[in-house]
Amino acid sequence: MIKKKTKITSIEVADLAGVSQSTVSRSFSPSSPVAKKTREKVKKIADMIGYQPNAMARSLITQKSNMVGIVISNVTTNPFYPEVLDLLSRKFQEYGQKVMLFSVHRDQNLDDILPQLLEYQVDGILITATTLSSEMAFECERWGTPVTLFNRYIPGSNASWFCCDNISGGRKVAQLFLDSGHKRPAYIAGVEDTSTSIDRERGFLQIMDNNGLKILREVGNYNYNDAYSAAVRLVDCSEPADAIFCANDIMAIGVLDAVRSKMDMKVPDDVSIIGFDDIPMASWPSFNLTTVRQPVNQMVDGSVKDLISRINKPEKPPNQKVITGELVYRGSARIPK
Amino acid sequence: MIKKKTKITSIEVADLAGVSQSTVSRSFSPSSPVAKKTREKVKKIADMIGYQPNAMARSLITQKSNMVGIVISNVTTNPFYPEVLDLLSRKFQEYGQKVMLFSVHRDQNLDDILPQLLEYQVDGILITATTLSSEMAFECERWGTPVTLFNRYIPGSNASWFCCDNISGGRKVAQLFLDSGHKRPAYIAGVEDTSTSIDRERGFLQIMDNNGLKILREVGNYNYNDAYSAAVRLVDCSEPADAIFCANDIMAIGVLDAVRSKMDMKVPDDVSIIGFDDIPMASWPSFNLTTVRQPVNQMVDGSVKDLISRINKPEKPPNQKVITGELVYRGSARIPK
DNA sequence: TATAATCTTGCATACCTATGCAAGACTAAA
DNA sequence: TTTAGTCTTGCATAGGTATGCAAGATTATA
Repeated sequence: MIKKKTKITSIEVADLAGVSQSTVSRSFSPSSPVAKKTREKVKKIADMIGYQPNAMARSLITQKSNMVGIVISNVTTNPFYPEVLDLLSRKFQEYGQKVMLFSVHRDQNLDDILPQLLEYQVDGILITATTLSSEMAFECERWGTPVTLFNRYIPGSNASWFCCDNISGGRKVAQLFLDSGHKRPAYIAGVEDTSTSIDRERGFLQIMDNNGLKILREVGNYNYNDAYSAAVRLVDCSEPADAIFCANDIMAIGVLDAVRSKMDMKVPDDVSIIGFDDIPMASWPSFNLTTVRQPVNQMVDGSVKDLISRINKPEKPPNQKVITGELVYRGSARIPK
Repeated sequence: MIKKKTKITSIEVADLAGVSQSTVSRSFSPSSPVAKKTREKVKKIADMIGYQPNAMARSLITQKSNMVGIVISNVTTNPFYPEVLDLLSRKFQEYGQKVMLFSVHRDQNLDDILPQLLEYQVDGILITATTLSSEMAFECERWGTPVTLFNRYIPGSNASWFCCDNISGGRKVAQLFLDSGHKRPAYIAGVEDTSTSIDRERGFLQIMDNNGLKILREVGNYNYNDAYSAAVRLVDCSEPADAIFCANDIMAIGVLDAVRSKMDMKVPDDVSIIGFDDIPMASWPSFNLTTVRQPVNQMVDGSVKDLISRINKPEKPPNQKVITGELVYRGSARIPK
């Protein structure tokens, strides 16, 4: 087998084509002026000996890496995020940006991740399902690297963010529960200190408060098992909940399972259950889950476009948008009248 | 706000610290000889003005990017792959390798992806859930970039691969069906031309053949919906299947839903269902799916270690391993006796 | 104190490409 | 044929770091 110990450079192509290295370089840049014949010849030779420009060297010159960093967590625990990741990475691809991925634990500190991204000169950073410290936000700003948050926000910083309107989502759920005559609403929180869980609860609580209803409360940490046990507690007691709002779909599914299989109750006759996200599973016949749909496409579109545009025009101010999600009516919650 | 138009370089640190650029460079390389005091001073100043080495420039010199490419598909359609991705990316992290991610469609050609990876000088490439053309395999070889396949193989090439033993998995399922007295076995294939689906079928068929049983056959394309319809066809007929082996768990779940909700049959009394993968959902109470567990950890461990070691010693021959997966007995298939 | 041995440091260069500038080649117009 | 104008091309340099080599600084030994 042919083993090159050293990579093929533009200089070798130049020598073989009888042109200068500059011309080779220009041949690979569509907008640079090169005679058509020359370009063809160069390309042909490059192809023949397997030459490709070295993106590292190019980045060094152009001061653009054409890489963005994506930091994500919960990829395995919430099916919502694989979808987000897939959409994001495809979208960045369309814009010619490569993706450097960091999959982190929810509670993992980003303080050792971001420096790695900055070291690699990523043009921008997109953070999903985690938040970053204000020191790190400052660090990115100092480097002039734009940061966009997906489904999180940091009030003080000048990062962009694109969130689902969690508060209004919570309100909608509460309203539906009220309209269909429920009397003992419950909320199962996700991870306590996440803005998503807090905001969904806030909206839910607001409406319930306005209507003089107290809510039961449990914590499900955004996972199936914790929600499963929480459901048992909510339902297996003297005054059981008749309507349970879960901060995400996976928990809602856990609750469904618990309520139906373990407690042998009927949904939605005995208890209504509503989730949040609208993951693909929510529409499966066995769950048929009523839920608040996150406007994923808009959020992905918005955040990618935002980051790209701020990469191109660093002086652009950050975007901070909240996008409304709609309630998807399925079979797990009673419908008014 | 402080806006640097130009990045901070080691030279600036050197000037401020009153040392040479070399010394700054060495201060950031733990193994290089620098006086302790000097190193501390340099680090302090670097910290103060926000200097970090430029990985691009470093890669140019060292001929190592410390980046690996991961190509993956099915991230959204099969919960098995988000887990794989998460584990892989974490493992590479441990070894100090950054991950450049490409999420592709199953039928998407890698011919335009791999050049991008090579352009960025990735030290190695890991491909999951897709296969690559032999031209591309050759291209990588020519570049001296090692390639490892996860759950795919290419007989002719000198890529490494780590697969679950799909054939033996199929055999085990067949044997269980036989042992528990099933007479009309069926197979629901994944995507027809994937080695995983082909091999699982082959093993299954072998045993059934040896025992003189014919199998019914449908195609589910590795997704919930197609499997759902396939199940209906298999069961809603004059001679319905009494045992269905699905090429992955998601399809098995679709079959479960179809059989139970739509056809109103009992599992496993009327029909046994077995999947493949053992995704987290398989153990949920509502599914309780008997399945063949893919030895994910071993496969991830093996493939990452393989790639790393071939990055470090390019002359190393490729590893090609098939790892046995065990049958996990749950409630969706009858048990012998 | 002198000498050898070990530490530290700086100099110079290499890694590979993109691009401003100016010169050369070519075309069109007169 | 001459001249002005447009295309193409090459030269030289920059981008930021790592590292071999040799010199200078420091320590240990006698």
